[in-house]
Amino acid sequence: MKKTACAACPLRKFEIFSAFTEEEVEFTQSFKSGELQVDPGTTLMLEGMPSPQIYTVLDGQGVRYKTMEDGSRQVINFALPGDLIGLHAAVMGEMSHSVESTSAMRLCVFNRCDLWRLFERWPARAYDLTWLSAVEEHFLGETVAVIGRRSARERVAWGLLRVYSRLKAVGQEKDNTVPMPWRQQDLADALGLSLVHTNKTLQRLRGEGLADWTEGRLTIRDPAALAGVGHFEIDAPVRRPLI
Amino acid sequence: MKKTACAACPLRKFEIFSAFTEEEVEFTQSFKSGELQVDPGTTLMLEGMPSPQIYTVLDGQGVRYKTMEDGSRQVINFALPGDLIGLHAAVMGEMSHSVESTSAMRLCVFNRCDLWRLFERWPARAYDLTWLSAVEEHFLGETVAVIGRRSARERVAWGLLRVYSRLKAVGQEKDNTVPMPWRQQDLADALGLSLVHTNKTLQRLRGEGLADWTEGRLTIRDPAALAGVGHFEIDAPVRRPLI
DNA sequence: CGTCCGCTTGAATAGTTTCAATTGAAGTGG
DNA sequence: CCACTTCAATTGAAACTATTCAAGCGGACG
Repeated sequence: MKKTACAACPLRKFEIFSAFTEEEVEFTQSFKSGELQVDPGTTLMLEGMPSPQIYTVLDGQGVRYKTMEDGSRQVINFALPGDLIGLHAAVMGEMSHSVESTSAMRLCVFNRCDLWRLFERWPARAYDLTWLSAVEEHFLGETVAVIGRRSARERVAWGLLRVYSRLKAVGQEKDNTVPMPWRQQDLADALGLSLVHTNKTLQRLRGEGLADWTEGRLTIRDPAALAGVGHFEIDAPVRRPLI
Repeated sequence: MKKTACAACPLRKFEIFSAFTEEEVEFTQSFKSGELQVDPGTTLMLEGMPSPQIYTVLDGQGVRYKTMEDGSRQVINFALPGDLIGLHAAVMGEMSHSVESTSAMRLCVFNRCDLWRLFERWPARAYDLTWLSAVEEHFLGETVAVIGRRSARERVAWGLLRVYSRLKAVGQEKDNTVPMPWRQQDLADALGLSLVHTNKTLQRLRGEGLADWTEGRLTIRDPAALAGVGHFEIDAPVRRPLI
């Protein structure tokens, strides 16, 4: 992402994400209310429900999804380290989707009530929050474009690539491999595809040596080659934990 | 949307969107830098570009879209009165999509640099901004679910209904009719459908008396009946102009 | 040992896209 | 004032992509 700053105003500072000052650290310590450890398969948030708490993901992975009347599911996106969970409920009063852990997760817990305190006392952190929300919006826009206009092959390539590059950005990559603890059904639900077709597409990509997702681990030897499937950019803006 | 408030903290105030105090009005006047009037077909923001300005839509309609390498287009959503344009560029440094007016539009203009001033001086307005961003995220999530999991008929019904209810919420509805100054291609691009199929689906809905979109005007006699096509809710949270 | 769950496979079906061509309205220039 | 162009909406038919249905396989677990 190119950086374009307004030289005269402090906005520039926040594009670079300055380190925390001592004073800030002290305050944010008081803001953080605890840590939470959950098992795989735990429902963290439920669509339509309020939530007294907000989490940031410190470790582990999950899915955000909406359930349709007919029982089918649409995965909105994946919850990875650095993500914020529950901002919707905090800001709008209720969650617009459910969130479930798919691996063991470690979460940083905030009280919703403290959110206002943050806005009042730490405009810089409030700004970070808005930034995070804007980045999320950016990704969702991309998702809409991919699901709306891409072929199955391109969608799968994009989905794998996005998971890979986001996890790589938070240091989870090793030997071109990242942990990807989901079922093929989860990916299918994320891409708006059927399970069967997703399976066949994954196999084709695997056969071509572009991406190998087996046993909960995704290996991409040549990300650029996989990106070539749909001329994708490999530029996942990193989401950084709020505190 | 159900309201759930945290009784002990001032957050509740912002769920209801309190009226502006005199002091606030005075400040926001200084924040607002002008008004802009544009013709139909004007490109307001370009994907990948920074923008020194942020707009809120006071009047008129536009589309936000992404262009793919092959020249096809995905409309991310529509820009209606109350919407914020350019927050992405302001917060992230560049736009993630383009924005174009499809009717004459009147816009309220802010300088990007002032954004920081707002966060620092008016936490309540900064909070509004985050709220707006969260609402946008909410809608995009819904869009993902619709495009990913719904049939063409349901998508079209949903698209029409959403435009209708959002415009109704801002007082643009009269005799069950709202202005909808787009081409069928725009709707097709928004729903991830081909033009031909969108056309045929629109005709079917028209024939069934569920929705009539002709000559830039959309008439829905019985919104509930149209919503029945896909068991949709008719609950568009209203976006309110920031200032 | 039997059951459950996720992955895999093949075949039939259906929904949607693509291609190709027509119409009508609106705008342009001679 | 009339060809000529352009653009959006419309229509029919063919081609294709992705879904659905149905069944089998292997590992994990009680």
